[in-house]
Formats: sequence, structure tokens, C-alpha cells
Amino acid sequence: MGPMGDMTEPRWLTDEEQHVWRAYLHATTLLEDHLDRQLQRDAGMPHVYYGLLVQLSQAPRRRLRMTELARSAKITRSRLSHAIARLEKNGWVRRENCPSDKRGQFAQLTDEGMEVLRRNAPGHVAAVRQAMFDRLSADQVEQLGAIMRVMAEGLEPADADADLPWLR
Amino acid sequence: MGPMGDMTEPRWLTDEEQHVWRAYLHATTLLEDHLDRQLQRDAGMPHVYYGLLVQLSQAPRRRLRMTELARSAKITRSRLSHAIARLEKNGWVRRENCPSDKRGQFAQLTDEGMEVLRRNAPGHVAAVRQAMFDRLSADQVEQLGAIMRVMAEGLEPADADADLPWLR
DNA sequence: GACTCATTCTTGAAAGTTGAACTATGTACG
DNA sequence: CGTACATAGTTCAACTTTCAAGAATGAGTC
Repeated sequence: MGPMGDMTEPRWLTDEEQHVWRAYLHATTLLEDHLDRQLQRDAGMPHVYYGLLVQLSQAPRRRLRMTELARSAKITRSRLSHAIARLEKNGWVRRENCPSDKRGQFAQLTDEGMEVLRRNAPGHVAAVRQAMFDRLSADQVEQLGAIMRVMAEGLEPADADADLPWLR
Repeated sequence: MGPMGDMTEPRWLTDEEQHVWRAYLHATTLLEDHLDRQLQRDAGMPHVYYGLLVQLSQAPRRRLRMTELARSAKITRSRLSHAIARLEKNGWVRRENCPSDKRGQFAQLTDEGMEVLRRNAPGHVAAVRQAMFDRLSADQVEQLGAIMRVMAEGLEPADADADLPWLR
């Protein structure tokens, strides 16, 4: 039995917590769906793929090692492999060998990929704005940022060194 | 050109907005992944499926019309059809014809499904708590609730009557 | 160098999702 | 009634994601 396994009565969610949790689930799934549809329609790819192109566009020489990209996009390497294969087929990304590590690959944004990004960025930003920033007060935006940072912190896949602190 | 199509310079995100947006994406994808894995491991189903069982468990007679369930779970009827087919194969849900509307189907939670829910609720709640409620202050929980409600409101698929107000 | 283990990335199959097409039934209206 | 259209739910094919292997290279140790 792990740290979660003691069978004492669990602390259920309070009513308020349940409501917040529901609201969270609804808002996040609605938004993700909304962005997926918008980008699928306009750019011909799901939101995650678009995010990959964005990350590449901001990297030096518009390229990143696969593992690096996977880490910063919070997806598995496997998923990334498939995704890059698809984006490569579209001509938006190309793979390059890494000279210093023969196992390695760079994913590099092509000019065509950059162009797709240029064409679709305004619509995408508008969608994000309309769903989030145009509806929240400045205070709320700040609060949201703080809240999301705290949550992400707790969920960050633990490094070897940060792992299981309660067992050390 | 639609309301989004005028080619004036789009309002890009400010630096703070970008950071908040990034944090939002990271936190939400990490959490969704985390819950998916936890439930896949412990309960043998993804988070969305678990959510369906929860909704059924809270409905009168533990059953809901397919469309109703799809609406409240924020997923398409198509996706729901597949999901219920899978859950039915597990013996956790059964389908029932609707007597008053021969097109209609109820999805009903079986006793076995209820039992799965009982067994896994503590672990699931613990995961949610650990990721969210244990890390946020009371104020933050309240703020998050308000923020998510505002966002969900803006994304709610428009009713026929609420549709396209700017065109009326 | 040879052994072992770690890391990088890919692959293949199974599972899940999507959007469009389809069946069947209900509803409105002449 | 009959026509037309709306709604409920399913199905199919294409696509995406997951998980478990697998191939290749790197790094540490003797």
C-alpha cells in the first residue's frame, strides 16, 4: 500500500469544492474543444499540433530536439513522434539529424510551417482572447496565473532528484 | 468576411497574458493526464468515462437519456455512443429503450458500475485534492470557481435562441 | 574493448475521438 | 393523411493517443 492506500475515510469534497471542480472541468473541456475545432477548421490541425509549431517558431533556429519539445509541450515522446510525422507529411516540419548525438533528432519548422502559423495566429489569439482574456478582469487574470502556476508545480513530472520526497 | 475576418492588426497577447496562457495550458494538460493515468491504472477507464459513471450515479434511477448525458458531460453524442458501448461491454452500464420515445435510449448505471465507482471514488478524490484543493488557499478556490464559471459561460454552445446576438 | 545500463527516438497495435452519413422516429403544417 | 423537416442515436472511416516493445547510440566501469 502506497501513501494513498490507507483506508481511512477519505476527505470528500465540500459542496463548494465540488462546484468549483465541476466548473473547472466544464470550462477546460469546452475551451479545449473550442480551440481544437477552430484550429482544425482554419489550420487543419488540432490545438496540440499547433502548439508544437508555436514552440518551434520560438526556438533558436526554429528547431528543437524531440525530447526537449516533448518536455516543453508536456506530451510523451511517442506522441510527439507520431505528431511530427504527421506535420512532416504536411511539409510544416522537417527532421534533422543531430550531429553531436547520433540518436538525436531535431524537429525544425519549415518556411511553409512558419507561414501556416502566420496565417492562423490572429484567429487563434482572437479565440483565446474571446474565451479568456476578454471576459476576465485584470485581477482575475492575475489570480488565474497564480493558481495555474501552483497547480502545475504540483503536477510537474518529478525529476529523479525531486522524486518521492516523502520517502527519503 | 465574418465578424472575425477583418484584417486589422490583431490584439496580440501581452507578456503577462502569454505567461498566464502558458501556465493555464501546462496546468490543465498535466492535470488531465494525471487523472487519466490514475483512473486508467486503478479503474481501467479514462477520466471522461469515469465522469459519465459519476453523472449517471447522481441521476434519478441512475439513468439518463443519451443526449442529456452527452450535454451535461460536454461531449458529442457520437463520442458518447462509443463510450457507452465500451462501458456496457464492461458491464458497468446498460442501455434501455425509452418507452415514450422510440428513438430514445437510457444509459443506466449497473450495480457493478456503482461498485466500481465506490471502489475508486476515494482514490480519485484524493488525486483531485492533491492536485488542486490541497494546494490552493480558500480565496484561490473561490477565485478559481468564479473564473471558470465566467469562461464556461462564454463557451456554452449557444442555444437556438441565444445564437449570434450580434446579428439580430 | 566488453559489459551493463541509460537515453533517444520510433514503431505497431489497441483504444479513443471526430465529423459526416445514415436510420428511425417524432413534429408541424398543409 | 402526407410531406417536410427536426431530433435521437448509431456507425463508418480517418485520425489521434496510449502503452509496450524495440533499435540504436551514449556513458560508466572493469
